[in-house]
Amino acid sequence: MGTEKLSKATIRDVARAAGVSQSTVSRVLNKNGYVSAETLERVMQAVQALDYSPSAIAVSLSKSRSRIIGVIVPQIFAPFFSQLFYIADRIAEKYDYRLLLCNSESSVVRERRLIDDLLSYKIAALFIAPVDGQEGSNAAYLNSIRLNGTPVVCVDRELTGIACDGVYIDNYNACYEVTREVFMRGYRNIAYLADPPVYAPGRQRLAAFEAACQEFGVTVPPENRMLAPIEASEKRERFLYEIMHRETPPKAIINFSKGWDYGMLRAVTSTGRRVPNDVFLTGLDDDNVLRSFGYYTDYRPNTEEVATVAATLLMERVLHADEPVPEPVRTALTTHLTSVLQRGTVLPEPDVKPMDLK
Amino acid sequence: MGTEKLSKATIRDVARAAGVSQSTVSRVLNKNGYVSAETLERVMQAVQALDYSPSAIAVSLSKSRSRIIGVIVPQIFAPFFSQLFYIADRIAEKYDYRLLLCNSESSVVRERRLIDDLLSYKIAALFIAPVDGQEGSNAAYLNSIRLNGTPVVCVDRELTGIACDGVYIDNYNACYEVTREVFMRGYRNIAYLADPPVYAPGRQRLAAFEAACQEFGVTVPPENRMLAPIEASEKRERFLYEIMHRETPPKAIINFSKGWDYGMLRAVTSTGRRVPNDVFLTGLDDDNVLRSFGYYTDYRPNTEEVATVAATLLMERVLHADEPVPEPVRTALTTHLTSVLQRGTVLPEPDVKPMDLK
DNA sequence: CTGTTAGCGCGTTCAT
DNA sequence: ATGAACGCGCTAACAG
Repeated sequence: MGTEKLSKATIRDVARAAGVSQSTVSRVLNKNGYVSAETLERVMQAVQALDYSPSAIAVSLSKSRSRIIGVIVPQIFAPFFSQLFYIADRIAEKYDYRLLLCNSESSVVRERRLIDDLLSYKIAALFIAPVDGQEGSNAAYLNSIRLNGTPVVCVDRELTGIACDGVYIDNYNACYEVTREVFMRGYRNIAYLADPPVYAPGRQRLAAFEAACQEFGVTVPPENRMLAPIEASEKRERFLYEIMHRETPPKAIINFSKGWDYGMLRAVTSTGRRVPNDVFLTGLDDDNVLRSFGYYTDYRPNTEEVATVAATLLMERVLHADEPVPEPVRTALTTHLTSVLQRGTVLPEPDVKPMDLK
Repeated sequence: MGTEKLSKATIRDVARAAGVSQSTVSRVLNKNGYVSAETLERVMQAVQALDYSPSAIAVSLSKSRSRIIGVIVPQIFAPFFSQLFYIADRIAEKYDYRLLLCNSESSVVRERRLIDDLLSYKIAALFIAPVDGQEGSNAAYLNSIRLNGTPVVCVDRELTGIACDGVYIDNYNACYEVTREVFMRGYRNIAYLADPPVYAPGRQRLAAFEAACQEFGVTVPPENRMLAPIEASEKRERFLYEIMHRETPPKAIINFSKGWDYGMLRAVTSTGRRVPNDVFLTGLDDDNVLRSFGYYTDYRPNTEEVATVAATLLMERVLHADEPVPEPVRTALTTHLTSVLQRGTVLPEPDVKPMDLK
């Protein structure tokens, strides 16, 4: 009841109500400087009475730093990134930081614009899953930002020439283990599907695949390989259609193309083949789809771990932003293969005698 | 080369460099007020030379409004919400607005805190998928915020007592159509799985289900119904396990519980039943899982449409925020049933002769 | 057309 | 222990 204020109370209103100066109120609120118990009490009362809460904008301007952390991902709706964001938010919230989220759409120039815009908000830090296009990357720019005092933590993709904190995946090991498992299960007539090995992750994956092939003495002929970017989904689908209609279709398909588990699944099932009865599929399983089929063998980037490690490092940097810029820390998480078969799941007949999966 | 400035240039630096006053620079940048062509040129030069860009924080403080739109969703990693956010971002970006995203974790009190925090950032508007818990909701608070001049657009859940713009789903119609289709396909021995009808959406879904049952003269006995919240996943799983092990298990399961398509799928397949060969499943299909099985019959909230309509309305409000608060607009999108069978998909035998699916 | 001035709301010396 | 005064960077009257 009474006089409803439409405009929010300011620190000055509180000061007036408590009969003190603004600085005293500020001291009370920020718990710094000396304030007598009595004054403190009066101020608190006024704060309560006026339902005062400071303006984040004004605080930011005055301190030249906001409590906003800029986040840039290619596309938030990709499960990996929305998970990543979620976990980062859970962690940042503990320290009362908020996340300003942007989609770079995998465009280097757009990413650059977003970075600039975020910077104009005096962000406390930048959390980015950077774009690594054929046009290059913003690695140098990110480096300079970090040097200028704004912490930068990268995830997912390791840019060449980057000198910022980063948390990445050990692609090689994960993909090696997946391929190995397929061979251990006794499959030899297999197909390989992945992005072209133009960027680091793609190269690592292919290398891991070939290392495993060599180790098992298996040769996967060119007509069983499809290296096409995810944009070329039609090409991929034709490939799957073709191999699935052969006299002896592959017993297993290894898919190392991020975000394409669905695509593969749909394409394969649409040819009339059953999964996994007729064909054993492996994938990066970004979207947990394979496990819905009662089994999975995936290179799991373990989103949760990546996110937790990265976000923790991020907050670490934010909280120590006043200290001299530390050496960048690079972490490569070794992901372990998760392979689970639910009771009763039927798999294709192996081509050779399977080995013991330890 | 030369003097590298570590601290960004301010409007004053530009003014000095151009030999004019700050206000002139401001006029040029904001394209308001009269400025001679010559002065304009000089200012632009200075801007270029100093690589000047305004501080979003300072602008916000000065105008008591930021170009940040607050977004609150229960959990961003749910596909519906991350899609929603993505589309909203695409639209907001056209007008150069950014989205500050928060997770309410389906907690009313947490949501309240987030709202307050966002408000302290002088957000241009609030875009929210509000929580409707048994503890109540923030409907009244949202109403007051809107009345105080900050546009509020709600999505997904319609709060009782809300008086803000909102874009919702016509649950009733969608669920009615799904149930109808199951009956049209000739299934009579069916199971029903949903949240308890405590909130509006749940009540609408159940009502739609029962209306369709009545229309087809079908009685679904209590032992074929499971109304449990999604938290009670064990209870749900036991239910599915039980019905799937009966002598004559249900031919179809209607699942109107958001985000539980996976759960249902997994639970059912783990009993050894094949999908859709042994049992026809329907779901809200938030995560596109059912269609991976070569068929789908879903009540599709059509995320894209909801998001587009809502975000467009949102921007509309933001752009006219100076005008008197308009009447709230409530939109209920009628979702149409999408039902597709891929070639070669085998479905369970109908209990009665199917009717023509028009 | 352009410069001066006064805020926007708060943190932070520097005196007292 | 507390208050006055300045600055953060920019916009918006108000003069001229």
